[in-house]
Amino acid sequence: MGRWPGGATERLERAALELFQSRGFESATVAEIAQRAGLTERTFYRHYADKREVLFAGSTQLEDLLVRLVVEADPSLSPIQAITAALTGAAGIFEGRRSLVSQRQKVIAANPELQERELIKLSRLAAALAGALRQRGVPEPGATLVAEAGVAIFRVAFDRWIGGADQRSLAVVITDSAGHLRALTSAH
Amino acid sequence: MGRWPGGATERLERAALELFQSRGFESATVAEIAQRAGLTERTFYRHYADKREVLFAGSTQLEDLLVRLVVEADPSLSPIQAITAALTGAAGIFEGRRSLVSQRQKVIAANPELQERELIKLSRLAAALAGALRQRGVPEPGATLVAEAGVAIFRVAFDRWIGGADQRSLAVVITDSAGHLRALTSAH
DNA sequence: TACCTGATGTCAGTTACTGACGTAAGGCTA
DNA sequence: TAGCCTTACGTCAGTAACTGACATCAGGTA
Repeated sequence: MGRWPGGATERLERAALELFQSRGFESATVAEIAQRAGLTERTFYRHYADKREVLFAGSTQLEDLLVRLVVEADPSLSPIQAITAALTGAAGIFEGRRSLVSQRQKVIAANPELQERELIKLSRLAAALAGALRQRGVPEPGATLVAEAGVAIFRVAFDRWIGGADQRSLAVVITDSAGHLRALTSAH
Repeated sequence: MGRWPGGATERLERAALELFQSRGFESATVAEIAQRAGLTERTFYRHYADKREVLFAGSTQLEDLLVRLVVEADPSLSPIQAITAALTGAAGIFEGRRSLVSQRQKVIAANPELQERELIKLSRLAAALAGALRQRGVPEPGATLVAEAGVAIFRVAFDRWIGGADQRSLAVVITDSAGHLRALTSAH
């Protein structure tokens, strides 16, 4: 082990979540988060662009995985099938840590600034998925519309899975939500 | 005329837009905006909750109008028809000042913080429209889905109208976008 | 005339965020 | 092994967003 014990980002993210839960996002200061992680405020900003970003570190990882799954999905799948397959395939990222994810969502739900950040992350995710669909040969505006629908499916499923009323796995809830949307949009 | 010349908010909004255009949102300070409007920084914050909000003052007005139009729409109209009618009915708010609205959108497009604010405004607009639809007797999750679709229709139409390639009135472009979405979702 | 209200100014303070510079461990190369 | 470079961090000073407390003053009201 070197001079600096590793896992700085893990410590920062854990400290931030704990403080945001106990004192609220606004009243917890970046200096306190850093101190709890055994670091300084300046170092916090070397790991995260701003105070909110510490809660969204995993979003790029999720986006990269989803894009890869869409691009590599079976070419015979329709656009919405490819998106749904990617969503269920990526569900494993959350599957094992539902408690942690739920705590994070509660913190976000309690603060408008964090909701803004989450919305723009989802917006960029939709744009990336649309790009992946175009890579499969799906033309606009269909690519964007299906990508937006995919994000909507994910949001609905994620909320139900977090809510706890639905005891099934996230992947199953996603499949279920996709079926609901299909039923609603294919009405004559 | 009293001690304080009226129209403080108009002056602040004009000054903010001018400064954001010429120097960018980030490098323009609130103190400068206030000074250009003949006021102080503290007074700026008595009119707007934060620096971004000065560009979104009209959003509550639009939301209130749209909700009213949805609630008061002909009871025989389907949910999507009621939403579309409300959107075309509210288009007049923008119709007369396309240049100003276009400038505002360019400023927003150039800054991620402003995009975040716009996304949460649209998200709240969708929630308000869903509430208006429920008031018409539309059950969930249909109310939310149609409201989200309505916002999507508006966004697409607004962008095209702002873009200038489409010379028709905003109301007509909205009707056109609604038709496109209907065609895409009713495919068998 | 005295009081009250509403919009503003003044001022001090906290906190998010940034740039510049210093420091120490570990690895690499001559 | 000595020198060097990179990497991760600390220190410090500074800007600007935002807030609370208090003062001011015109106009309306009792």
